[in-house]
Amino acid sequence: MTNIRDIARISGFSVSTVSRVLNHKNYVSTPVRTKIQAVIDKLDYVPNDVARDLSRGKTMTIGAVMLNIDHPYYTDLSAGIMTAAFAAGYNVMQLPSNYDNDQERGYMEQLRRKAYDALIFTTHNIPIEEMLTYRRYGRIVVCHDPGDIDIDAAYSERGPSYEQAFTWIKRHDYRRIGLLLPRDPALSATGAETVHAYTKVFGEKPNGSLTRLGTMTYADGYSAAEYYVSNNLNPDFIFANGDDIATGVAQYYKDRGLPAPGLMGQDKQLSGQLLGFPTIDHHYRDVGAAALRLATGAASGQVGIHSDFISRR
Amino acid sequence: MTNIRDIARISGFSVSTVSRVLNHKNYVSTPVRTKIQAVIDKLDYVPNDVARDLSRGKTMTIGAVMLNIDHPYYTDLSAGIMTAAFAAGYNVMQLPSNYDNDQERGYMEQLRRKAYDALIFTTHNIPIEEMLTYRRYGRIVVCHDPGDIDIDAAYSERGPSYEQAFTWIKRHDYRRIGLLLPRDPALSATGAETVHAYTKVFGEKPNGSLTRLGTMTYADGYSAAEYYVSNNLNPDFIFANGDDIATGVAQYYKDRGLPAPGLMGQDKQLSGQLLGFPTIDHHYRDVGAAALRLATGAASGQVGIHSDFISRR
DNA sequence: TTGTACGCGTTATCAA
DNA sequence: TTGATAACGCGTACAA
Repeated sequence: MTNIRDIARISGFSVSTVSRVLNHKNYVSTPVRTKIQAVIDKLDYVPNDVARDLSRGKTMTIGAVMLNIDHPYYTDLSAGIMTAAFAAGYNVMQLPSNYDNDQERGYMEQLRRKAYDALIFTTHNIPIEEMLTYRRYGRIVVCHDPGDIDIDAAYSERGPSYEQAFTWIKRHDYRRIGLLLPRDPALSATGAETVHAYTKVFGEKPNGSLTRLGTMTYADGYSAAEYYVSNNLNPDFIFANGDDIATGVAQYYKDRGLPAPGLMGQDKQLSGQLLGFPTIDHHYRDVGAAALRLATGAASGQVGIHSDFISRR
Repeated sequence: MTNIRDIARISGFSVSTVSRVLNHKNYVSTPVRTKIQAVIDKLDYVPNDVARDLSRGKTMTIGAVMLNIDHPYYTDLSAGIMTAAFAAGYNVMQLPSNYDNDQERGYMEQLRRKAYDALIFTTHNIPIEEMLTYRRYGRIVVCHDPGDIDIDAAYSERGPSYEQAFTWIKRHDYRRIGLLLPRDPALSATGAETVHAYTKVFGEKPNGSLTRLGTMTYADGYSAAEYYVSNNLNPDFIFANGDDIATGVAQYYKDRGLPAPGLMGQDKQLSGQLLGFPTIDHHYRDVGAAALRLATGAASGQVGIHSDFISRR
């Protein structure tokens, strides 16, 4: 493995001059540059990136903690992060979470060990307070609304589009609204925002018996519909936390030959387009891009990205 | 930034002993270990990963070159790579291709500069011959059948399931078969395998006028159907290179109020399940996992993963 | 404009 | 069982 010292020795100049040639900066006379470059070319030499990182004290790498599941939140967010990272000259290390808090803590330890310049948490497991103690080792960005806590954050601001959505539902005279939420509203901002917007629009809290938690997939939507039907709950509208999930609902009714209630999804997926029900585009790509800019230090603070209600009319 | 020398100095032992404590190996007496560990804990010291990588001459990082698009080939492949990497203690750097060969070459240069221990190409742009010249810098794995070329490869072996698929189509008495292919069969193995299986089963080459190239999305399927209809080509069956694409086909016929031809997709997507047509599962997760094992050196050679025809009956 | 020498932080070899 | 020191390669004050 030929190194910079070899080039210096063979070309007859010093390592610093060689370094200057490599990095195209400072003063190197043309003849010297030519000679050194000739040796570099001849020996087919390239500098070692790891040594460079060590010397510079910077890796130009951002770690992105995420679940490895095929869901628009992750795929779009990831795409946004990658695109922005490439544009900014950064590399992205995908760090799988597997729903394991200790694993995510391990990534903060890696940040501390200088493996990354910054960390983006697209998951929402580790308490922010715990993250704050690691901020001295590098930037940490979360992808949900951190409330009053002072940490860099990029997230989808769902409130306004949720209000539009529920207003649309109300205007169409639906009243028994089934809500499918990803997690308990007490624990999840998304769920809380949904409930808040519902309450604001309808003037009352959502019907508890019509609210289902933990729906993430098509199959979950299918089960939720089964639940509604077998318990004679008869919602006249179902607001799901995803088009695929809403599609699962529709399929159950179809399979049973029952008239389906009104449906609305989220995330602007193909399935929603096919079935033609309204949806909400949360612009996760933009969220990801914003998160990356926070991670590199190109921006700071809290960046809320507005989502759009799409009535599909 | 406290380093190993600080710990050595303050604890009163040498850096090598401290290193041994850190790495839990070789002989360190219990009292010495305890003392050194106390200093480590007190100063809240952790070793620097970059320095470690430099010293060891290894990064435990695999670069994965891929397109950043929401397609099961990439999402499943990526998931397989990530899962296997985590299990093997490797990190994965996502390297976006953007359809740009020079960019992909850049990643081979990074391999040469020791940024990664190995590279996985999930794309199929750079000629393998060119890759061979970089193999002296680290393992390079491709995700398609490399034919006679001796390079590590993990890929989906589509031939047998394609034959099953066409046999199924033939048995159902379809004869005017429209083929939707991702790329020109002359350039793409997938396309070539499709044509080969078709020819073997039907005893003749596919009808050129019924073959459409470059279909990648739902919208492409929609346009293909439009093409068939507006040119009065009347295929009685359409074999698409993806369930979403086949769904686009179906939607066009539906929108026009026309009877749809028979349909078959690939990749076992939700859309195909909804519409109930047959599909082929290429097991891209397994392909990704195999690719990673090749990249780490846990395996070598060419690994073909068999795909499964799913009739959905 | 060029060179010297040290710092970056760790691992590994070999001697003691 | 412990220690001294040489790698690992590169960047960069500072001197010349």
